[in-house]
Amino acid sequence: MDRASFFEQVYQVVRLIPEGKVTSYGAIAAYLGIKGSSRMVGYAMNGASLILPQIPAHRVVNRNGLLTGKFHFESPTKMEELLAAEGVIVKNDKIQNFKDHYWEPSLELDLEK
DNA sequence: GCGTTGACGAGGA
DNA sequence: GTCCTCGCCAACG
Repeated sequence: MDRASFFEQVYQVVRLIPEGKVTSYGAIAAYLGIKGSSRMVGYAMNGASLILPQIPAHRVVNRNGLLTGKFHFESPTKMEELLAAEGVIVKNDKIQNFKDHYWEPSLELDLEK
């Protein structure tokens, strides 16, 4: 709990996102109880590529379903490719049918931290 | 210890 | 519908 830094908590939640599903930074923030600080979630993902096990950060987008963090990946197109490979349609850097692929942590997971 | 930063979100114009 | 402003708070220099 307390030993796990804020970043680590974010990483764990992101890893729980099932394939073909996406969620928003705000949803993760809300799950961690920092709803107002959704920016912290994105900020935490800043070094996600450096963390192991590798984090499916491509399944995390902003509330618009826009691939805001694509430029933080190995390459700007990697995020889109990963999503497409999981059945998530991405067009113009934006997830189509976002609501259909949306996945909320607090909705699927039980708060038994 | 202080100021800036930031892969966001919500509200107002 | 779009564009702008404010707030949120941990991490970094």
